[in-house]
Amino acid sequence: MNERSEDRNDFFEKVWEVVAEIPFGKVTTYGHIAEHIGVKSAARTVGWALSAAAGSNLPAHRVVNRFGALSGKMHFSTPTVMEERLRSEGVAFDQDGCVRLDLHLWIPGEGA
DNA sequence: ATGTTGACATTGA
DNA sequence: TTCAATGCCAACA
Repeated sequence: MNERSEDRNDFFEKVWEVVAEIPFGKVTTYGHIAEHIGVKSAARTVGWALSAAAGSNLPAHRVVNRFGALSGKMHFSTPTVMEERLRSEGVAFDQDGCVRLDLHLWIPGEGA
């Protein structure tokens, strides 16, 4: 019943599910999440799902864009909580303030 | 109801 | 190489 409705909700649900699977001290990108979900081209919508998850228990701070930049830091309680939190997890940052994806990039399904 | 924006990514010119 | 346009899904005005 209302399978369509579930589908709509399913997108967010999948995003949350993947984000919740991100291991400590690791980060992933919107594209990888979207790709794992099945809607590879919907990386933007993933960001929307995270905005909805900003008030959830999901480690949305572990999700960054393809450049490793903390694009959504401004959506947190404070624009500094994201970087501080990642640093607190042992995540290394680049001189540009971007996360070292080369060191902490985690892909959904890889760590499962 | 329609159009625009939004925490992005990819491809084309 | 760099710039611009497009695609995706959902929420907001």
